[in-house]
Order: sequence, then structure tokens, then C-alpha cells
Amino acid sequence: MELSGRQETILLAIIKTYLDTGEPVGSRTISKYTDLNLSSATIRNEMADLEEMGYIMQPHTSAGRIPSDKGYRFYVDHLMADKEREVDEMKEILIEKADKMEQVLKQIAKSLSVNTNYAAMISAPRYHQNKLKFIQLSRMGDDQIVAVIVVEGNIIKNEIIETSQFIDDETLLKLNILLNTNLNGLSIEEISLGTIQKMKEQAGIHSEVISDVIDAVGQAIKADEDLEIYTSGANNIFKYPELSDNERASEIITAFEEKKQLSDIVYETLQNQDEESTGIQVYIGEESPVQNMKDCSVVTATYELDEGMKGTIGIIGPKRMDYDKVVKTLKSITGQLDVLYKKDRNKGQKGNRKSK
Amino acid sequence: MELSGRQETILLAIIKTYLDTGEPVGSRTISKYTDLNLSSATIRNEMADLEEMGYIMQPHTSAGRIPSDKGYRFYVDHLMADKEREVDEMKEILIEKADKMEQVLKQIAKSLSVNTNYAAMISAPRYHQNKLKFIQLSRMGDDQIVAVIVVEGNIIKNEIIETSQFIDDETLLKLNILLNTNLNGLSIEEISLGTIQKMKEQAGIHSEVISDVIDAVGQAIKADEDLEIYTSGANNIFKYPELSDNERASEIITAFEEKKQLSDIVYETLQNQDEESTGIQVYIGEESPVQNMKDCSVVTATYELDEGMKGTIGIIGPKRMDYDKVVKTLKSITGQLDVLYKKDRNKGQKGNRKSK
DNA sequence: TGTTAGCACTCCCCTTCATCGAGTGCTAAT
DNA sequence: ATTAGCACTCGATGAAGGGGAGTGCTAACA
Repeated sequence: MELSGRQETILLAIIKTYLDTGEPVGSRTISKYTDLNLSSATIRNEMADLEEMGYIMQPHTSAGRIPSDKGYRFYVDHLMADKEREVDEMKEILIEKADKMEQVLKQIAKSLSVNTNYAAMISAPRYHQNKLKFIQLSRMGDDQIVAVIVVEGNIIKNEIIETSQFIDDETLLKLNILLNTNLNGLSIEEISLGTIQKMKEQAGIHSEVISDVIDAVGQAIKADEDLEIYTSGANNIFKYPELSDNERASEIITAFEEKKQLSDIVYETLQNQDEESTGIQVYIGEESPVQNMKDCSVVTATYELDEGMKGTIGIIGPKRMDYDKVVKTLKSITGQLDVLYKKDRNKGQKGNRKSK
Repeated sequence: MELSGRQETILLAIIKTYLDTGEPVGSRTISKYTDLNLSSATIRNEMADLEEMGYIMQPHTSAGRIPSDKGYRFYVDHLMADKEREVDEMKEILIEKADKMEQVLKQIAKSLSVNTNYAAMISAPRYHQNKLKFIQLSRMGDDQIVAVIVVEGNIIKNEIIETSQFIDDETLLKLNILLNTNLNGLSIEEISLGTIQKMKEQAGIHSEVISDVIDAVGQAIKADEDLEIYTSGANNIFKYPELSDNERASEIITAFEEKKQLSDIVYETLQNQDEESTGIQVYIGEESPVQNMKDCSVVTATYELDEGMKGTIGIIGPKRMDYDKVVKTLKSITGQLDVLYKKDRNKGQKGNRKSK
């Protein structure tokens, strides 16, 4: 069942008004608001139809209408087709040199939440598909070895390995060469148990110790970095009465504190992303990947730093979120991120990242 | 003005009851509750006195009494003198081997919040007063050097240094020796600009590059690790009506999200700690180090891993917090941490920490 | 002199009730 | 197809009133 042009206009008018006020919208309001000069009665008739079709609903009889999830969905899809305009308010914030990735991400989250008045999250880029760039074992004391592993994108992992017996310098040097020749240039996924096994054989079955060390290195490489997620503006939810009753607020805050649920969003987003072209996804109410946010809308954008590192930005707010603004803001920010990152890369990255 | 024994008993009874119920306590309740068999009228008289002295107050005429900050303070001070009993419920959780410090801390925060039903925070130990254990520069490509710095307690910092020109292996080796002989065993505070300058001179004024590298290392060492703070159970505040109205909740949540304020608490705590013997501090209402928590109480404990690394644990809840339980829980946990850490150390630390 | 019973009083909270107004659905006229 | 009009619904608002918990004070009692 298609919407007529007029129904569309009315629906849009209802949603926009509701986004502003957060209160049910009546027919009279619309009849005054819209360009098509119609009486409230006519609007009422159309509204009845729209309700029947599931785009809007009444909180109770004889109240105005509010958009249903389906209504928002229509609005968003409709909006997405729109040409995008520029939003460059936050350029300065990003360009302000922040030489540590962590700082940049925190700043982005912060500026997003401040700008939009919604809660914001951003995940640090995942680098699993990245290549090993450098491995080094160094002895630190008699029975400890420090392993340093650098991945493309200059992300560093560390591991302190306890050795059951002393390993002399020469052996260590050999090990270093062995590790680098075998592993350099491989992506983390490409390194299998077989690779590890092969190295052990090449090392000769000198001793338990060597084998242990190689295993430890392998583990350190594989060690699943848990997704770093930065958030900001969770308190913004208190600006929206429909989210700030005790129960709901508690749920949302919990989600923000135990990053677990947020990372679910990230995974979900990255998964869906391949099928989408735009890079922006909107989850409305029940569509949300996580249960705790079923009364919210979540808008996500994927950003990609050009070494194949992908991360996700998310905005969480009430269903009556200003989708238009949020989408534009996200588009702008991912753009900025691209620029920033490229500049950074050419200039050489002074900063470094969290290692594991 | 001293409290009579009976007044004390009554005050304690009022506070305890209020902790339970969260509602103003009337004279009749107390007259039934307490051992000293007194009529409500007598209690009323005493209550009037207690109110005059500022230990309790009435939300409004003809309501029961609630403790004032001063009242809580009395309760807490009184309590502190108490002998401590054991609380060992959370032993298991801690003993569950979690070999990464970060994991342990998160777990502690979690178990604290679950156990107490308040919000919990824990700061990772600061290691400023710790000694450098190991420094290593390695070349990674033509114009990049990786600096690895290990501090006692096996905390690792990394820095990638961009060099304006190639540094050959021999020079690098010399630099490594130079750095280690000069800096090893020094604590971070002890390393001054003078130390750096001295090294530069020893290196000979070979070139800009060397000097740059030394500077970069110096910076990396000094780089102020911002206090890592883990939190859990912020949502618990919603269990207490007096904290969960919009404004208050928003303030508290903000404090929890922007760790800034929490780290203020940590600093304040560590500062005050020297003067205290018990290691446990209680901030009631307005006493709180941070403004956002003026309606809460904050109980902190300092834990010390035996290399001089200190961290802070904090419980944040309503003023009618179960101080008794919280204090005991904190005492127990710091004890556990001690045990855990010592065991960990002897066994060798498998895990490693965030590097910078 | 300390304790207690009794009583009038205060003030919050809850329920009830009536009113108001925004908004609806329906019908009949245009 | 549109609109004016009207009866109706239902939440929100506020006033009124009863109930109850608790107080302060006074007078009696041990």
C-alpha cells in the first residue's frame, strides 16, 4: 500500500513536529502547519488512514498522534535519499592537533554528544586484517623476555614472557630473526597454528623454553584485543523525558557502562555494513541490535582508515531524534576523520596506540 | 557538647532504621526498636535535643527525623572504632585467575557494585614512584624507532619515534647502553632535565638526531599516564529515589562517564591518605571532593601493591549508605588484593599492562 | 527530676471529584 | 473530495477533604 503525496506530506509534518515537541501532534496543528491548506477535519481523516497503515499511533484515545517505529523508518528512508549538505562546525575540534589516537576518539565522541545533544560512542578501529610489521624479543633480567609486536598502523602489543631458564643472547637473536622472517608481512588472520609449528621446527627442538617462547609470542599476536569504545554524553538522555524514567534510564546507562552491549552494536554494524553502500545505518526502537535500547534510536556510521581499519561511530538518542542532523553530522565526521588520518599518516604518526 | 549514652543509642537507632527504609524515622518506631525501653514521648524529647545539636533533621514539620551529614559523620566515626569482622564472600571471584591487571580491576569493580548495590570505581595503581627497569630502542624501518620502557611492576610504555635520518645499528646499540646505564634504577621522579642533558653530553654532540631521540625517550618516560579508572554499577543509583531524580542522576552519571571527576577523588584520597592510618576514608554529602556528588556519600580505600604502587577504590552511594558493610567490604577487598598480588608476583606476572 | 500518657495540632499524602481542553470520530452540508 | 459542526473521550489539572504519622506541649506520676 503506497502513501499518497498528501499523506506523505502529512506524515512528515507530524514527525517533524513531534521531533520538536516530543508531544502528541493533533490535527489542528498540522492543518495550520502544512502548506497544503486543509482543514483539521481532512487531516483527521488522513491521520486515521495513516494510523491504520501503522505509520502513526495514539498514546490513548483522544490524544494526538505520535510516529510509530514504522513511521520513523519511513521518515529516515525518505531522508536518506536526500542530497547531503555540509556540516563543518566541528572541523576545528578535529584539526586541533591531538597526536594520540585515543585522544582523537575521545574528542570526537565528546564533540558529537555536545553537538547533537544525544549520547555518542565511537569504537577504536579494529586492525585484525592488518599486517605484522615488526617483532622484537629483548631480555629483561634473567628469566623475563619482553616481546614487542608492531602491526601496521603502528599499533603496539607487548607481552612479558617468563622463561623457565636463561636464554642467551645468541639464541635470542636467532629467535628474533626467525620470527621476523616468518611472520613479517603476514596479516594476523594468516598466522595459524601451522605457522607456529613450522617455526618451532625451524628453531630446531632445542628445548622446551624456545617452544614456550614461540607459543607465547603466537598467543600475544592472536590475543583478542577487546574493542576499545569511548563514550560521551550519556547524561544527554536525561534531556528526553521519555527516556529518563528510572527503568529506562537505568537500562541505557548500564549499556553505556558495560561496554559489552555497545560492542554488540559495533559488530552488528560492521556486519551489515557490507550490504549497505552509504555507511550509515539507522536502528529505530525495536530494530536496535541490543535489547536495552529498544526505546531509543541508534544511528551508526562506519569509518575506515585506509589500511583496512574499520571503526564505528554511534549516536544514541530518543526515537524522536533529529535524524536529519545526526546523519549529516556523522557523514561530516567520517569525512573529517579521513582527512585527518591521511594527513597524519603522511606526516608520520607521532603518537601511538594502546598496546595489549 | 557531648552526647549521652542514651542519645547515642537513639541516634544510632535512627540512622540504622533510616539506612534500611530511606524514610524519615518517627519516635514511636525508635521506642519500639531500641533496647532501652522508653516511651515515644521520651524519645521525642531526646530527638528534639539531637536535632538542636545538628545530628538529625526534619524534612518538614511533623515528619520523622533523618540523619544530617553530621549525624552520618558521627555514625561513621563511631563505627570506625569498631573491631572489624571478616567478609570473605568475594574471595572466589578474586582468586579466579585473571592474569591481566585490567581484568582484575574490572572484576573488582563489578563485584563491589554487585555486592554493595552501590556504584563502584577503582583506579589502576599509579607507579610514579617506581623505578625504571628496562629501556630498549629498536629500529623498525628506516626512519622509525620503537622505544620500549618497562617500569617496576612490569608496566610497559611504548613510543614510536620518527627520526629525521637513518641511525645505524652501532649507534643504536650505544644509545641503548647509554640509556640503560644512566636511567636504570632511577625512579621516574628522579629523572630530571639535567639527567637528560647529561646523557646528551655523554652521547657526544654527534647530531641533532641523537638528541631528538633522547628527548623523545625522556618525554615518553615522563608522559603522564592518565589515571585509568574502571567503574561499575553506576546504574545502582537508580535504586535510591533520593538520587534518581533527573538532575541528580544526570550529575552523577556525568561524573562517572567523564572519569575526570573520579580521578579527582583518587587524587584527593591519596593526598589525605598519608595522614590517616586506616586507609579508609568516608566523605559524606558536602564533604565530597567533587561537587557533583554532594548528595552522595563516597567511601574510599587505598590499596598498595608492595612496590609502592597505590590505587584507590571508591564506593559511591546515597548518604544513607550501609557504611558498616561498605567499610568492611573495602577492608576485605584490599586485603584480598594484597594476597592476590603477592601470589602473582612470586609466580611471575604473566599478564601485562596497558602501555602508553 | 526524669519519664510518660494524653491531646491538640501540623503537614504530607492520597483519593475523589469536577472542570477544562485538546483532540477525535462521525455526520451532514457544500 | 472537502469541510463545518457537534458530541464524545480522556488525560491533565487543581481543589477539597479525610487519614495518618508524627510532633510539641502539658500535666500527672514515680
